[in-house]
Amino acid sequence: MTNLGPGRPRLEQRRRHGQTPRAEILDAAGELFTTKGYANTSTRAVADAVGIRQASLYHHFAAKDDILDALLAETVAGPLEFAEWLADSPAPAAVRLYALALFDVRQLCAARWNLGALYLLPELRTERFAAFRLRRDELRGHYEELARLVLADLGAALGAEVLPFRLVETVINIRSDEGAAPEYAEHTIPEAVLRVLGAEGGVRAEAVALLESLAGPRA
Amino acid sequence: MTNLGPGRPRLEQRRRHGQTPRAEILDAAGELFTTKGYANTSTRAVADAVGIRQASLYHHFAAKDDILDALLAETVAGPLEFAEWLADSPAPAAVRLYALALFDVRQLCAARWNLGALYLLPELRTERFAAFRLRRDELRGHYEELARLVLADLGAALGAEVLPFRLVETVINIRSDEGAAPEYAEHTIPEAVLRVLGAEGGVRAEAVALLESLAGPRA
DNA sequence: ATTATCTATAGATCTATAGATAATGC
DNA sequence: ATTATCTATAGATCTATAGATAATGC
Repeated sequence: MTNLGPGRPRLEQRRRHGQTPRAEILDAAGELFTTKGYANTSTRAVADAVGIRQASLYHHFAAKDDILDALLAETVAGPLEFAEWLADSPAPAAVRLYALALFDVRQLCAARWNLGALYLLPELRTERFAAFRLRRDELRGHYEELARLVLADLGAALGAEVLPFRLVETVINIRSDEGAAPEYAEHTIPEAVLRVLGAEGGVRAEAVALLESLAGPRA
Repeated sequence: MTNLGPGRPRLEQRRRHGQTPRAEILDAAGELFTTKGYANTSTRAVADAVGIRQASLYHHFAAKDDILDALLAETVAGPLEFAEWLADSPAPAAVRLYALALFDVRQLCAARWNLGALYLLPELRTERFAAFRLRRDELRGHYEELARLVLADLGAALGAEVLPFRLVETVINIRSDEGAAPEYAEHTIPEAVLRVLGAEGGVRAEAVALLESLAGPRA
């Protein structure tokens, strides 16, 4: 019943989230990399968690690196796409920045595994992950651009424009320390993002509307 | 000339920061754990970096764990001691919070290795590091206590009191991404700590004086 | 024929322990 | 005698490759 499609049948039942073997592997790796550590997680452990043999992983990923890269790519794709869409929006910068922060915080809170905890891995500084670093730098650039616009609107000096991106990242640490994404983050962090720039609050309703104006048509 | 004291002489010259073998090992481990990763750094690599044999490490540390624990303990000892001293200070909460943030940011920026990057290691969630987690939680508690006092002084609602500690941690991520501690952090972060609470700035001079009133007598 | 799995294994690690050795200090 | 180092090694890994096998699809 379960094992449709070509290929030799598995010895064990499917048990992970995900419709394809690739998705199952990413789910298992996401759990193990975040709870046991990347270097500490053997390819055998990932395979065991999926219910396949260690060597079978290599049919889907050429190396352990590639599993990590795929997981990381997933974490930036959404926010980056949204940030690019926002760049052309006519809404006020403060509204756009709030919307971006809210979108990002929601994803960081709702994601099955706290994959952001992998961003500090020293492995990511190697050439292998140059492409990922570039995409993440792009996202950071969008945050800083919007923050600079907000500061300009207020006639405020530069300096704090690096903080909104960092405040959003904070969700990763909070989630890591508290064991789960806290309820309050979705309000507290986006509000703080504007506050560190010295901007007024009261933008949330507009930002939510902006966010949904994209989410609606796309779905 | 170099090798004074008892014990069989080393085959190689001393080359690390630190007067004692223990300090040399911690310096080498700090570098390797932060640049290659904890699990990825073999005890052999640490020993090679010190200029001793792999087995000789075990004369100074009973296990690899213990090296990590010693490094982590160093990172909280200073800020925690300062926070405890601040708890009894008669200075306004905003001044004390600013001073604590400044002290912590300075240490995070000036430390030889970006050891804060190790805080997200999954290993730290094991029983082995329960004592470290407790001390770090204590430090976090001090931040939240001061932040709550600041909010109370302003008659503001609770919610943002978790952010000051997280904003300070942000230095770790910035340092990791930019390769070095940026000049601006020492001003930008403590200012932001008050700003996310909705407090006025203009407290820096007082906070610096408070910080130095402790540093002076102790030195 | 194509696909996804399986078994088996090479070669390269890695941590920690046992026990010898070469200094200083009493 | 004490200390800090050394040599040697047990036992347990781990990644990736080679090649066989058992499904589906044409």
